[in-house]
Amino acid sequence: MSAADRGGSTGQKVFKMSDIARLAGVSESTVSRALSDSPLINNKTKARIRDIAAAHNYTINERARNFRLQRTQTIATLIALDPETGQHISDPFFLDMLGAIADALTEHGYDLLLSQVPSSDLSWERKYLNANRADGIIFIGQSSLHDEFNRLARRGAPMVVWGAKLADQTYCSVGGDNLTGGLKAVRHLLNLGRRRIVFLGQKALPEVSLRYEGYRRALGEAGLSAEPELEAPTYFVRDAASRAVHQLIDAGVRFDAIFATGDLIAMSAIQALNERGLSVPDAVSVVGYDDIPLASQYNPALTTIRQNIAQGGRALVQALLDQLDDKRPPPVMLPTELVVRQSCGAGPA
Amino acid sequence: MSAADRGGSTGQKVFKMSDIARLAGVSESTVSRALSDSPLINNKTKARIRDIAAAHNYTINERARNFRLQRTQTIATLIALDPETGQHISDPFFLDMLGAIADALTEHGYDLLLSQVPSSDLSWERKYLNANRADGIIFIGQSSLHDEFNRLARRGAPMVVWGAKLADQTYCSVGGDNLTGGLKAVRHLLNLGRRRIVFLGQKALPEVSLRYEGYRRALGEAGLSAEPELEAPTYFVRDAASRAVHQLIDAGVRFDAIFATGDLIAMSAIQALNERGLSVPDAVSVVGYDDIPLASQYNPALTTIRQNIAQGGRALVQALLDQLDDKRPPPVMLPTELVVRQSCGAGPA
DNA sequence: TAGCCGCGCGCAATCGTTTGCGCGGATCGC
DNA sequence: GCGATCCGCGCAAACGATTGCGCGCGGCTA
Repeated sequence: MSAADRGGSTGQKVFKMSDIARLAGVSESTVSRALSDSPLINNKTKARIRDIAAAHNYTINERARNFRLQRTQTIATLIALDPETGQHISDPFFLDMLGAIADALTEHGYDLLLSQVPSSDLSWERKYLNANRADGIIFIGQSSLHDEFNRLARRGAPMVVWGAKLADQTYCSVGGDNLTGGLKAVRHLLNLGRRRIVFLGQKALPEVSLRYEGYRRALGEAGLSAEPELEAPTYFVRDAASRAVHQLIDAGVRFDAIFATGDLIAMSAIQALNERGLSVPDAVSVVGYDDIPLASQYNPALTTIRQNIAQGGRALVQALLDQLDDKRPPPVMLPTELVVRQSCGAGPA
Repeated sequence: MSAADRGGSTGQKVFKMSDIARLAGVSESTVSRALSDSPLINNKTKARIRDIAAAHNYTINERARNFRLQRTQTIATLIALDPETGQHISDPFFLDMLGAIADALTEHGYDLLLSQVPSSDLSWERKYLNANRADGIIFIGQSSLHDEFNRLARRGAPMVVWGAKLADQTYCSVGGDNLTGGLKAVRHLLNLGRRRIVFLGQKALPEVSLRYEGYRRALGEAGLSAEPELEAPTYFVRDAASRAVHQLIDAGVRFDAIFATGDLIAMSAIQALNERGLSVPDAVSVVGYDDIPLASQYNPALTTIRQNIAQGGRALVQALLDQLDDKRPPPVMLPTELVVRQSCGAGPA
């Protein structure tokens, strides 16, 4: 749409402030001040100008306004793609999270600029902040970018990351409380009388490693310790969980429960157990993680750990806006909640 | 971030064009022309200016540029929320679609402005086009907005909608070829020897209604006709599919296959069948729709209809950009593909 | 040597809005 | 009745880029 087309394409002239000024018989300054409710303008004048603006369906040109004010009122949300596959990090709730972020930003008068970025392209600061496209950045997908995030944060770029809170972290992150999540899941299994609990997940991932720590502590509370043979490293990929469970059984490892660090691999695990004649939850209790929409409809319905995604979105936005106000917000960990369903049963008879 | 903070927050001055001009000993005009490779500038001058710009990590201020050029280079992508629940329309692939749109827009030099909008708020034109936030709008989620879309399109607003192509449609839509999808699914079941095929889905939804038309035609090709008792209206909500299947069985309806208009309800249906002692695919063949990630990992793995989401995103963007070029692109229907897996088996023995 | 042409570059206006400053008139106090 | 005050509003300069027009200078032809 070229300049001449603006509004032309919709068949109606788009008014600018000077048009309103002319119609009201005042200067642009007065219109500007009237519309922003400045005390410098007489109330009657304000009312008149507002009426005229409303009558002509006037909408302020946000881009011009933001340009003059030297701000963008825009936050870039960058979704990191997995360097190998080029796929999204497979968190099942990204769309909900995006929605929550969008709502929170709208609430604060910000726009959301969305982009998918391969982890290999690190020129975010140039492209979004220096190019004045956005005032700050929300990263979704921590993956292997920890060091790069640290660098960027040290240079003072306003940013926040959805992910785990790591040890040597200079940037602000918001994420679930993975440690407590693991703790709650495993405590629940222990309360049911389970004693030999498989940890199904890939500890190399920051978030999973924290869930493992929760697993370890819960066992410790019950006077047990984590046994290496009960660890089944599994990425969140197709079939891997199933294979891992088969291997455990083939190796003759005894176990009466599985803590799966994701709902999808929990489901794969349940299938694998069924294939080997082990029923869930009678023979083996299973707990998942994330509470994806399908979890409650699965058979058996999945006991799982739920994170409050809407709250996460709001927290991300709040943390970022705080930084724009020159505050230094601390990392946020969102409460996690155990959702009890059939897949862990009432414990062994 | 206030004006003074720009770059200040990252501890380094952000150069503007006048800085580069001063450093190079030329005017801003020359810098502008050099960076945009104008033939008016001597090649040596160009090279020198570019070197200086690169050396100082200069990035053009996109907002200022777009402002001067009277364009936004931004497309608004609006996700409609369900009017009742306030939830997303439950298409499982929205995130992938968004990613595809983002990529396609980036490829064309456009930014993506994302917003969630309740179906009750219809002031899109004001908020996005008139406010000069975006040059055009991509709507995701057709739901009940058909009439409103028609109105907007008639006023010439550049827009495109992800959804079905409906009869009295003045706007441009892009969507899967639901009729052919239904046709392929049901033809496959018929080829397996199935004859009494349940249609599981809610025909009131535009897309589902087209899948039903495909169902009807495929039956017609085989000399059969659609029987009312084999229709099980089901929204894409929890448990509804399961209930519907139980009701069919309770009512004594005979059937040997189910065409489910979504993978999730296909899975619910399979569970319900299992609960009643009917095995899939031995007793009943099931075909789903969408090929969600879980479909291939389900037990039994789901035969389903796949749509090329990446292609859909590109088509949406292309259709919109065509409109910005004053073209009137026709609605697009994407090819659908049958993915054969275990859940429909090899037919009755 | 004079006239012309064209290359390479600078001047200044412009996009739509905000805001510091100044100015005219009404009001108030004494 | 006169100076000080204040209210309400307009003037004009910004924000950072683009671009039509004009100008000077060097090389060419006649």
